[in-house]
Amino acid sequence: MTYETVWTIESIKDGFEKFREINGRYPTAFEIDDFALLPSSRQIQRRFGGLPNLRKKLGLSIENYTTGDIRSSTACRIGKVGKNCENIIFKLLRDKFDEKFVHIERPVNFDRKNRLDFYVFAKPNNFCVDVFNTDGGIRTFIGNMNTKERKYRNSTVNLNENLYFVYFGDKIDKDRVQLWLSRKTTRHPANWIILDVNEFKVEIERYCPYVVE
DNA sequence: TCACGGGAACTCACCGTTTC
DNA sequence: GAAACGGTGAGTTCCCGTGA
Repeated sequence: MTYETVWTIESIKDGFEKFREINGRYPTAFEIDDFALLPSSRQIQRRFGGLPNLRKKLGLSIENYTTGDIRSSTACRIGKVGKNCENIIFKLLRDKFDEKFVHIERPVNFDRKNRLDFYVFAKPNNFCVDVFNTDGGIRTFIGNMNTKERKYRNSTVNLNENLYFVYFGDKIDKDRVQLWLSRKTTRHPANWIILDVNEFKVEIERYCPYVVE
């Protein structure tokens, strides 16, 4: 698409139908951005008052993905996938450091609102782990990281231990992550480390478990 | 029962690019 | 320079699962 293209309700509807022919459903905001036959979701927000409004104008069967049965099934899936990711990391930590030295859902600074997925007692230093899934790609990754950043920055006292953000999913381009980090207006503390699950497996080899006498 | 975390979807704000 | 548009970080909304 070039800048002189004038997007009409008809041309956008054609794009939506083309997407449905290929994928069997209508696109979400991110998918709209990635589909050549549609304008950006940002453009839709400006010209049509948001995606739900546009879907209404187009007469689509689904106007909003954030409510109703669609949202319910999505939330259900999120819960299961997230739990599965946590279980994988827990088994990894338990096998290396012993269950007694792996705290699950540990409150940050006694603040029950904010909890670490795992806090591990190890030598030479204890460390923290936050696990998340990124099946939605780099945008999901960035969105989740921003949410977690607010959570940990809002904690009353800074964590001194290394805090590992461990992500699942194979759609994340490492260079894209570095680009995002370099462009961020608010830099992460030096002890925040972002790794995929395989890198994390290597990383924990730097630590030694405590031994119960 | 209620509060909260988690992640997807979405909107907003800001800035840069392209075209005329 | 104005208008149209894209990219992206930040913030909000939504709903389920979980634990106090």
